[in-house]
Amino acid sequence: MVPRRKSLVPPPPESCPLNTCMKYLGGAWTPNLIWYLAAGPRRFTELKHDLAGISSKMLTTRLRELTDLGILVREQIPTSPPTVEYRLTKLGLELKPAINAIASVGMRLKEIAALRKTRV
Amino acid sequence: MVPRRKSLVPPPPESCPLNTCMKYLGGAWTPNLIWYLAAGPRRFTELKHDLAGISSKMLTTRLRELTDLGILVREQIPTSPPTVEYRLTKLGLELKPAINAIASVGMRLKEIAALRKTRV
DNA sequence: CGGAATCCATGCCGATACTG
DNA sequence: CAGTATCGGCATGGATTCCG
Repeated sequence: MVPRRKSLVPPPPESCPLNTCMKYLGGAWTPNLIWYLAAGPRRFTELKHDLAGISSKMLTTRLRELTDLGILVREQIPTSPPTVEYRLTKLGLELKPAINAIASVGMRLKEIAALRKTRV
Repeated sequence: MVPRRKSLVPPPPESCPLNTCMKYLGGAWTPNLIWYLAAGPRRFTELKHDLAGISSKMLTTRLRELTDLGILVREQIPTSPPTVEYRLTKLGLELKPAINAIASVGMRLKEIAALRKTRV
C-alpha cells in the first residue's frame, strides 16, 4: 500500500483566494469587459458593441458586480440624452496583469488546439 | 446625440482567447487543481484531499478535461494496488504565471473586502 | 441611451451508490 | 485506490419586452 503523501505546497494563500478571484473573473464576460475598460472610460452601449453578443442583462449584471467590488466606477454625465461612463478604479487597474496573463495563456491554448486539428 | 466611439483597443487577440482560456480555468476547481499540481506529480486521492470538498466526479471531470487539453498527463504506475499519477506537462507549466497572477489578485480583493467590512 | 423585469434553457456541480 | 453511473438542484446566462 502506497502511503498518501502530504501536500507539497501550502494551500493557495489564505484559503483559496484563487476561488475568491475566479468567483468574479469567472463570469463569462468579465475578463473581456475589463480588457476593454483597461483602455479608458467607456459607455454602456459602447461596451455592448465591444463585447459582441452580450445581452444587456448580463452587461448590467457584470457592471454592477464590478462596481460593487470597487473595480470600476459608474459616472453619470448630464448630457441629453444622459450618458453613463464606466472606468476602472485604481484597484481595477491592478487586475490588468492577471488579465494579460490569462489572455496569453488563452492564445497558447488556441495555438495548441489548432495544431492538434492539423496534426490529426 | 453623443456619437458612439469606436473601440479604443483591439479585441483580445484572435477573437477572445480570454474566453478560450476562462472556459477551462473557469471551472470551479481548476485553478486550485493546477496550483497543487504545479508542485509536482500527485495521485488521485492526494488531489482529492488537497481540494477539500471536491467530489470524485468533479475531480475526474477536471482531470480528464485538462488531460485532453494537453495541460497534464496521466500515468499508470504498476504497483499493487495500482496507483495513478498526474503531472503538468510543459504546456501546463506555462499556466503557472496566470494562476499566480490570479491568486495575487484574489488576495487583493479579499483585503479590500475585509477593509470594507471594518470601515462600514 | 441605459437599463429593469420576466421567463426559460443549459449545464455545472454536489450527493450518493457502485465497481475492478 | 481510482474511478464510473445516475439523479437532481440551482445558479448562470440568453431572449424578449418594456421604461424614463
